[in-house]
Amino acid sequence: MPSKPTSIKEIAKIAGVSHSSVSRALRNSPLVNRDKADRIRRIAEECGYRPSAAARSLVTRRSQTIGVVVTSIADPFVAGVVSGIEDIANERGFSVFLANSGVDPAREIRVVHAFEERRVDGIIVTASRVGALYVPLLEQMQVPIVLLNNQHPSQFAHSVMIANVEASREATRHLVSLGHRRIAYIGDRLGFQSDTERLEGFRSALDEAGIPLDPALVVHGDGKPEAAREAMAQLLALQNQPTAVFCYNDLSALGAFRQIADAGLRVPHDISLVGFDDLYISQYLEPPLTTVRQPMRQMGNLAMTTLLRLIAGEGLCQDIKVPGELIVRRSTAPPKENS
Amino acid sequence: MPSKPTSIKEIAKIAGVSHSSVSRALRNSPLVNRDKADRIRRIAEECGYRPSAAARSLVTRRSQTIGVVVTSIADPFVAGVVSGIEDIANERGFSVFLANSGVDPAREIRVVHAFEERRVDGIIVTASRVGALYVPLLEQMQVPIVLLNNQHPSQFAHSVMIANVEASREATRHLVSLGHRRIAYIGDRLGFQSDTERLEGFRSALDEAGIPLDPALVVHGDGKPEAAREAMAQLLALQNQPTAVFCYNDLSALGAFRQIADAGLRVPHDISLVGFDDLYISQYLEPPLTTVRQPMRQMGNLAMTTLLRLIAGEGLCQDIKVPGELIVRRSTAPPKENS
DNA sequence: ATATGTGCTGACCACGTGTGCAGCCACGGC
DNA sequence: GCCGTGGCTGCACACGTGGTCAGCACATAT
Repeated sequence: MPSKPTSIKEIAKIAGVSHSSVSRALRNSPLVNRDKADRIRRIAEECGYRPSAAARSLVTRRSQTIGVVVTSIADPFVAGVVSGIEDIANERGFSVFLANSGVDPAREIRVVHAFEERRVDGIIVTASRVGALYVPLLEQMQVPIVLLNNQHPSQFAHSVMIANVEASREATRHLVSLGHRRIAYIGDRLGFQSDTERLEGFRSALDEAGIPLDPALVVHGDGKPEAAREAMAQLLALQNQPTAVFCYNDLSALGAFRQIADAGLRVPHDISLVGFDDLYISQYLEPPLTTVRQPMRQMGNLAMTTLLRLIAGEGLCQDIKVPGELIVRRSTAPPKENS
Repeated sequence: MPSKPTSIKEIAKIAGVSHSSVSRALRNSPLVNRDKADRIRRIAEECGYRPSAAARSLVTRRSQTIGVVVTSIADPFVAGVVSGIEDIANERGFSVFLANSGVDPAREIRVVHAFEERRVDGIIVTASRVGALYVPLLEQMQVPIVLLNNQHPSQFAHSVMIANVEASREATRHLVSLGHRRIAYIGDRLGFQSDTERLEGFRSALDEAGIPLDPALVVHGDGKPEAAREAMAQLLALQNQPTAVFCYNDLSALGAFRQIADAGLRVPHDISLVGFDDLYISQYLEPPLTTVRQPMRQMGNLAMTTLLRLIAGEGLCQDIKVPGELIVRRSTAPPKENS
């Protein structure tokens, strides 16, 4: 049975002053006598007083609260980003509402409504897509929004993104420079922004090298291991197998890796593998995965500081692009002699 | 610039009624005329009205909000649990505050204070430990608390835990039944509840089999790959190396695996490896990891439903134990002949 | 002595919602 | 016609906090 928490009034009664004075004392207003203020603060301390955020936000019209929407917190990339968001939020006195939207449209709507009712001061969306339902809903609640690695946002929000094109071009160049010419791409779902961009970088690196793009070598998963595994099976079934595969993300690489091993082939001896994200675990795989590092935590930090600036009313540059970093490990090597 | 959201009063003005009637209509009270109520609801709908949770909770003394404390959301086990919590919360109209406590005591305090000010209806703690500072703080705020895989909680809270002893006993038995006799344990930090219990299960399985416990084969990491890697290095440096290793969790197994591979040895040919958790990725490792499955999502569900019952005022069984499930994959095999 | 500050205080209202209570109207029974 | 009753409605207050404003006591300047 939660007993009623102590309020500002009770402290006022104990101190023998009006509640206004207590309020002022606790907010360090100069409008109250120093000695009295000290005494009030001491009493509040002793009572274990904690101001009610609800009551405060009712009058200040600020909830000191932000909402974070993610497709799935179980995705390690997302978890890294959220961690970075939470760091800054906590430091700046904000609390964060976390909501998984999943792929259920009904749930997306519930989430947005919940955020509206909570009067969050801002929203960060980290999802592989922003559902069509979303956009108008988010637009209509007059709140700053920051998208992270998301659909092209300039329409209605600010954004933090990894430099997909440049990073995947560099990753592909790495494979080319090792001597590979039959290089495949295992993507996310067709049509997602970051997939399109990573494919573009892939394609441009091939162009540079004068390697024609074989459409059979571009296949699509869904950003998770299982679908990537099936996609890899398609590639292995080709008469003319690729000697290297660039994957949309590390989880996809993991699935591809599994399929390669099951087929009795070895990485990188038979097939080189490159991922994207540099998940925490990727350095511990055998062989350790060559990948593009996304500074997940820093990206989260960046999204949160950007949001805070927007909340503070500072209009600033729309889009922030973060460079990726190619991390070469042992899952890539020159192609076998005979291929 | 966030324009003032529409309130119940404005709707009252439009509908030409008092704000009380609007409130009643929206809450489907029978105390208001059906036709009028319909009209009011229609107007509210058109205005895109969303009630203010702050104002409501001020009078109802319920925030429809819970707080979740985790050491690190980037830990995949934690992420799975949080996902399960959020599912139920969302379904039942609760929003969840997520807070990383990390290992910083100052931050732990900030987190608890924030939850107090937000007047959360309940708290779930998923941390490998509950800091000493924590206990009195959490205790004093009169709110139901559920611990998940945590210190022995009977003192001041309810709990959901994996059956550590039984599960790790079974895992160890598996190794014994394969013929291993020199089996090592790589633990979490010494003194943590779940580590102690898993070690106990490990020890009892050896007892059963009449295998004396070699103290040199019990080493400690911190539940993360890097420390486990160092722990594994200690084991490999032994004159009489183990033929199998049971790890506190999958992340530790990952680190151990890395060290084994770097030493030029193979899993399971030279050393068998067992983990704990069954992280999403563990089935995709090469070889796929034998491990104890913790139903992370369901444990999150369970913690949340338990908390909801407590919030509803139902006093119920203190502790819930969830059985683990041994998942045998290819990281375990009989020991080499010559050992 | 009066006017003009200066430093502080408390009464009061507002924020948005929920609810007890009194009161209103219409209708039916006598 | 009177009274009771049922169905509905609005007033008023409460929740806890922040801010505005008038006012008070006292010091200083004139």
